[in-house]
Amino acid sequence: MTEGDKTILAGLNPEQARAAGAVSGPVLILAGAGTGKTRVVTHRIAYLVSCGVAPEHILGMTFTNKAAREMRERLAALIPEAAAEKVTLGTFHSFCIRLLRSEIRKLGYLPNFTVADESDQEGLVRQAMAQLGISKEFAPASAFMNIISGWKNRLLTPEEAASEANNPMWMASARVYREYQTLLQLQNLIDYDDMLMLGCRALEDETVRDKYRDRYRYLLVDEYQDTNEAQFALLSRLVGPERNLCVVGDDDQSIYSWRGAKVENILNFPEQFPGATVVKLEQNYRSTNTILRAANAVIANNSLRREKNLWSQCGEGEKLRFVRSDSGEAEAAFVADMIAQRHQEDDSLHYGDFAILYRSNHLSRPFEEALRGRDIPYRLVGGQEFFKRKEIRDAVAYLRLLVNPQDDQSLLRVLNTPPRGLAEKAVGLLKSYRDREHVPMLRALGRKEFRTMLGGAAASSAEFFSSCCQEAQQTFSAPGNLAGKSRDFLTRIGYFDGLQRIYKDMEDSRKRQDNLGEFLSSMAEFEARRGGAVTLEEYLESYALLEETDRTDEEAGKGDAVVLTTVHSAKGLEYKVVFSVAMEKSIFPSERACEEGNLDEELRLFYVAVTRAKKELYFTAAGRRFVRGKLKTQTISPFLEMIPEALIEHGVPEDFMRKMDQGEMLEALRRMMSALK
DNA sequence: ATGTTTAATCTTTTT
DNA sequence: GATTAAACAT
Repeated sequence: MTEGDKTILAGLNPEQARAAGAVSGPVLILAGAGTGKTRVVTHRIAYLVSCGVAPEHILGMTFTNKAAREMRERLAALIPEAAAEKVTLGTFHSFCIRLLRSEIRKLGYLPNFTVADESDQEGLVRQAMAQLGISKEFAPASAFMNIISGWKNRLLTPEEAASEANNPMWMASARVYREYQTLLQLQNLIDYDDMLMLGCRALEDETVRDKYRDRYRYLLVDEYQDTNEAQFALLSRLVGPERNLCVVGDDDQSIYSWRGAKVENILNFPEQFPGATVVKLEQNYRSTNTILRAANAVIANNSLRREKNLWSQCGEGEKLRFVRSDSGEAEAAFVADMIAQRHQEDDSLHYGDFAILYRSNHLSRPFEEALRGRDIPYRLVGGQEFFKRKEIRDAVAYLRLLVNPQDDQSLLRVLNTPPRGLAEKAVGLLKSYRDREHVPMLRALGRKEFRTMLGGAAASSAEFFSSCCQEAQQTFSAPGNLAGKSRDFLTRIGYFDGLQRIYKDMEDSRKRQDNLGEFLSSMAEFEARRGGAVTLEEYLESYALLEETDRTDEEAGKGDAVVLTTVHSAKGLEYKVVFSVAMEKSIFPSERACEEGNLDEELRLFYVAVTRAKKELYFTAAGRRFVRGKLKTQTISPFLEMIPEALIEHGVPEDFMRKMDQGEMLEALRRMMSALK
């Protein structure tokens, strides 16, 4: 290795430079919120390259695609773009799925596997329960799904899980797990947890392992506090004897334990990798000291953490503010008015500098309405968005069926959408035929022997469906022009026009057709971005790996807009003005977390919310709120008491009402003017 | 086989 | 309150 280019490290503070410059061996970077983590990581990669490390030997794992994209962009500013392109940057899941495309054969799947989404998973668990005679009164499918997911994240096979199970629920779950897994395999489907678990298993093979170790000699993991056991195992297998593994994270921001994340991974790193270089980053480049003091005070309530003390050179800044309104609507109105006012009086504030953060998605509604009523543009992250719409998911199911004809789950979804005479009766016959003949449903539809069991109309309908899919498979066997081909296929099989029959309301069906059109153009966009011929398989892969934030970006688009998001999806982001809303007991912290005793994590989540703010931070709550349709009296979140009194002001700002009146008068004047025109 | 009404079951957080 | 499953009528 040659001497690196020290000028790359010149713009970093001493700790950052130490972290970025520690080129070989294990490195742990404990990066507090807003301490320039991404900056360190990108500089580190640039420095590695300057040391003579070939960019294709570097692998960076992030938790979101967005983070990966951002990292690549910032890297391209430091090293030649051609080199930046050669660095492998992606999520654990995308890395695994790519690994599995070439290595999954040995594990009993075909390389054209498709990804089971949550609804597929639920369907399969239901099916498994039915086969085992477990009624949903015993436990709902979701309960089994959670337990199974937990086991998979710990890399336990159904057999291992069964031997560990010592109560009725777990024993039942182990049986469901086993059945669920065979159903998946039968349909050549893998779920999200399988990506990691099977990826791990693929690396057990020494030849495979050596191949990847040779390729990826420098590993870098972002958000390490959110890795689970499977991800840890994956890394352990991937890292070679040189132990060139650099992990970055903040134990105080570990908020995904419900998804199997183990904070212990980051806490125990120095023991697991003896001799590791440990760097702590505490200088914050994001927030005012008032905000940081509040954040430090909040997180100090947790034990079992690495002590950190954030400070910044961003000045003292404004005090925080807490406003309690009578109702959820009044709370939303205050927030919207406040945004309008701050936006108006401060030219440096754009709508995109404001964020409204809440604990759970359903809390967004009143804020949406309040913003809409004031013509303030906003962007809703996550929730019930574009790609979750029925028509989009139907279209995806049609396409999945083409890539993986064994995907019965997708077939069942679209077989009778739109109605084509293949309803319950046909499905029943299809199921029994499949179980008897061990043939995927789509194949059954193509068989004359099967079709004779159907009525005349149904039989010809089935034949058309099957031949339509076969033709389309031919068409798609060559890559490229995915959007056009998909449009043709969906039109020919009757889905496009069928939308009019499914949604009888003209306006509704029109909208759905537009959505479908938008979906197709997002497909074309994807092709253009990838440049050149893309296969349907590749598109569906990226579709399955899309995450909430990506999905919303596509639809409503960019523009200057207030952001509405959960605290979870706000992690890693920053806004000049943050409203942390619905600060009420049993909402934040959530009732569930209280019952299960996960208050530490809930507090970390609150810490994440606080540390998103750069300049101004508001907390709001409602005295009464509709919860599950009924009006309930709400008490203030205990979290707010953790903020030192000296840092926070209570109530609506003194000049708020006066300014509001002025604002309203201006608004009335504007209305009169436009009425005159 | 399809469309309409009614009942029930929920709500964290997401790759 | 809103979405979805199941019962019911056409």
